[in-house]
Amino acid sequence: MNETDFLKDYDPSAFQRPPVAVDLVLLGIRDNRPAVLLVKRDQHPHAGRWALPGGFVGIDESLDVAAARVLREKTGMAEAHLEQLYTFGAVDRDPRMRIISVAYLALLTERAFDAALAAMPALLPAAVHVPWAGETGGSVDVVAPEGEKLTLAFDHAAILAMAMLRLRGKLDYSDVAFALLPELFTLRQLQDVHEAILGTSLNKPAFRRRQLDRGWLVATGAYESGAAFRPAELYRFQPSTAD
Amino acid sequence: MNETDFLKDYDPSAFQRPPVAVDLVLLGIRDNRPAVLLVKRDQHPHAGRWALPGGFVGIDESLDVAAARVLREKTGMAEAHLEQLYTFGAVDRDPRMRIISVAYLALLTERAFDAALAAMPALLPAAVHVPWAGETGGSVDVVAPEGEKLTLAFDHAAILAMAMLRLRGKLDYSDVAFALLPELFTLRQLQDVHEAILGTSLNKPAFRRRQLDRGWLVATGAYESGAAFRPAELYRFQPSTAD
DNA sequence: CCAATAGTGTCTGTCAGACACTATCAG
DNA sequence: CTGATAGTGTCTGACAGACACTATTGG
Repeated sequence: MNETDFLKDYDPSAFQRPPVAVDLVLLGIRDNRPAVLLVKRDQHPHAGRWALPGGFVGIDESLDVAAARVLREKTGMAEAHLEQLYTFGAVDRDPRMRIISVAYLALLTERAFDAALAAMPALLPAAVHVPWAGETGGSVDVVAPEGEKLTLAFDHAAILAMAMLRLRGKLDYSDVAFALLPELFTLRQLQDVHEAILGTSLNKPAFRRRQLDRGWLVATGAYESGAAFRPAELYRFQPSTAD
Repeated sequence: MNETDFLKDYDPSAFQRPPVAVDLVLLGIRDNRPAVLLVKRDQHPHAGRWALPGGFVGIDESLDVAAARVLREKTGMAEAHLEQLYTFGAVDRDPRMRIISVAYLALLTERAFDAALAAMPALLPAAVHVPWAGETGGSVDVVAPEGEKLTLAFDHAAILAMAMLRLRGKLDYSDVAFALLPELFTLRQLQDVHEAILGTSLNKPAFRRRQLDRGWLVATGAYESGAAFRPAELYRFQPSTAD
């Protein structure tokens, strides 16, 4: 038995322990573009820069619970689609000390996004531009409402880039898109969300066929109102029972 | 500024810090079946049970470096395909104390798998049976060489299940399969790896077409030897330059 | 020659993209 | 009626599955 085994079994407290935090990518769709909610750092390091909201994980708190708590504290929101993204553990990612961060992706409907902004006015809704096509991966641009391109604090740009990559990858085989839509939505809205995330335009008949064949959509018989043209039917998302 | 913000910015040491470990899913293909290397626990809790090899993350060690170190310590191996899988952070996942574990997937060629077994005879090569089809997800069965079905320690069964799910999901859009094959291999061997991971049999002409069209394979002009029938051509994996 | 596997040609069904068409609203 | 968008019918090309066929080895 080597030293590591010994310590693992007998005395893990002999190790110096880095603190563990969760950081949240609060993502929504605004004006048919992905948008993220940021907090301004008022302390060093990176004072004045924008960052992902985060918080430390309590000793009696699971990672998922910590992420839900941070969501609550930073947005005033009770619930949202939350999923673990990746754990960032470079030694120097925070210049103050070694901090391990478990990144979570939080998906907000447009309504929830706006409610968070209203509840926490210090949050900045920044647009996310994804320059790469498909699932190539790469860095993304974060643009403030005034049009200013932002440099995020720490490695948060990499976290955000991974969030966008994950979202694109999961879009057509999972139900993540529905987490970004209200309960009732039109097929056009669903297509708009897909197009915003993918950064491409999609073929309308093909998109409708695929979505309807999937069996996740329930036609409500109700129609949108207020449009100056033919109103679209409203659908509801129903997770398939077989899946 | 709320308390969490305050602590994050000024005094993270005020938090009790759970230790962070890495656990490795050492995966290879044996007899056209996925197999995993396990270590036997000789201490409580779960004494006598088989577990994934792991170790604590040092304060000056990134997660990736810690995973590579554990790979080295537990298998004697210098290199393997290593990728972060998921971070498991339930409060009671270890009954002794709260430990957060960052799981890594390590892919070994058959040769590397056998070399690890030779270097570390305490390792157990267990077969992994994946009862679910497609990418449904679910639990997997771990079977010792003698045929005994094993119950893994801690939440390691869930970690292994996630590893198999991830591997299936990445199989046809990434190059993970090549991490399980030697440098030179036949198309039949590549298909065998795919079939072992997917748990299904694949159509030969279609598989060959797709793989060759991908542009990742380079025909060497050399052929396997020793077979009592027509020898197959040997190919080499070449990551695409455009990707 | 035979047995066994490597490797290929070709048909067919499925499905996504493209395009044009019809349907339905406000005004 | 027009303008705008919802929603559909249909063609076509790409491609995966299936099957049968040829090729090449050892014996």
